[in-house]
Amino acid sequence: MFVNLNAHSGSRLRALGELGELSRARVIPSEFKYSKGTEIYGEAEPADYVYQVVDGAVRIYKLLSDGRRQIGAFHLVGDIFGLENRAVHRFTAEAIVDTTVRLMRRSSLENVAERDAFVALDLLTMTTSNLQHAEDHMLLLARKTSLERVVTFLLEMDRRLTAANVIALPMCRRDIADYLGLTLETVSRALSHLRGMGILGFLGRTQREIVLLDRARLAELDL
Amino acid sequence: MFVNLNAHSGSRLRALGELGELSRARVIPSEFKYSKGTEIYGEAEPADYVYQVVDGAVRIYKLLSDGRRQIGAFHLVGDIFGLENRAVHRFTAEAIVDTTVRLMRRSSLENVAERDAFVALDLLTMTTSNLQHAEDHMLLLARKTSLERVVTFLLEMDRRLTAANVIALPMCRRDIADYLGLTLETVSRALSHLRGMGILGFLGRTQREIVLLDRARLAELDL
DNA sequence: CGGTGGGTTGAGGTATTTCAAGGCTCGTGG
DNA sequence: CCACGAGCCTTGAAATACCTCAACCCACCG
Repeated sequence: MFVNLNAHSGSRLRALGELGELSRARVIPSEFKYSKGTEIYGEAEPADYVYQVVDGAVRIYKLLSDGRRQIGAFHLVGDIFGLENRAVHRFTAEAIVDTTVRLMRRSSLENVAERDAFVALDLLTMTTSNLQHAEDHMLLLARKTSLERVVTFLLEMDRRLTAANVIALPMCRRDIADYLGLTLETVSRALSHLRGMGILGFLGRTQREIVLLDRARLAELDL
Repeated sequence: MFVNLNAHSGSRLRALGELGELSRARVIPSEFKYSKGTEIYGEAEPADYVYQVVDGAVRIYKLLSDGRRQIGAFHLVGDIFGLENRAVHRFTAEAIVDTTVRLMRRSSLENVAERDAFVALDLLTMTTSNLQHAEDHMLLLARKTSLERVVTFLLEMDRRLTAANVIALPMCRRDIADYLGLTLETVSRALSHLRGMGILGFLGRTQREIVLLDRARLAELDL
């Protein structure tokens, strides 16, 4: 059987363990801080490092030539990102808030992976996890309505970062919109609509803390 | 460095070579035929086999509970598909036309991959290739106009199956629409529009043979 | 305190979908 | 051999979901 780091939220934390172990033998992963809004790496730049979020949050995105932006994923605490097996990055990565990452050289990882099939399979598992996310997201982008997209997004964030019943989003409405293939106004309207339905509420000065009043009804809206 | 089966169209053929070699030692890949429209495997079914298209074409798709469909990819001659590293398939696969596939047991592949890091890296390369396609497709689905989507689709098909300047599409308009997140009418209108611009023409009784009159101008429309 | 960076809400515009009709090709059966 | 229906494609007209543009609010900060 394939080594199973176990699907989603779980996998990344365990994968961290794995990466940590690898590195123990060969490299000491170093930490680095990026302040809000700064670029960690750019699309098409050489992919020399692999990163793990220690604290904060990261968005990775692609741009069309005229500036339209598509956020491919958000990386939260524990997530590993920037792992490519070609020489260059396929996305730009930016810190959404002040963020600390742990990083290790790609080449070290490659050296180990060439010798140890299980390590290579771990990399495969991580890549598959990303692939599965992308596949699910394609379905969302191609076929879901704006309300359904926002619902799916909230459930994803709930699963990945909720403390109790409050989802403390690190990203702004525009980021959410660019992740979901919508405009920020449409996202805002969908959230207001869900609030109007009594499914969620907002908290805090900023509207980024979302209270899940009725997770069951929210889940019903997710197809 | 990672073993490089070399990115897209090329990779799959070479990967075939690799798979062939693996199997020579352990299993004899057998062939199987599926007639037009029949299911090869279903979403969430156990993933016991890995397939390669010998002749014909395959679509893989997901459905929402109410029947909305999203085609994640088309697999053409030479392509390997059905490779999962979890136990179940994440898509349904169907033959678009009468199709011959070569198949091998997943378990054989796994056994080899656990012993040979290079084989595991080959699997990683194939998975990464799928991931890259999915990432590009997300951008298309999230941010491109209907015309841009159709243009990108035509260029993809041109790259993957053109003989001379004629693209002989195996799939119907509805399949294209479900791949691009549009309706079949919108796809048809976009194609008519491109014909009106003198960029392409139709051939044959059916409208599935597309003549590329001006590839350069078509490529200009792809952002 | 004024400015800036979010966020919400409204009104109007538009790209795409939906609904509907019609054409062409092919296979089948009278 | 022709008629007929099924499948697929195109095209038009109307409906609509989402976008665009604009105003406004609020919190934060120099």
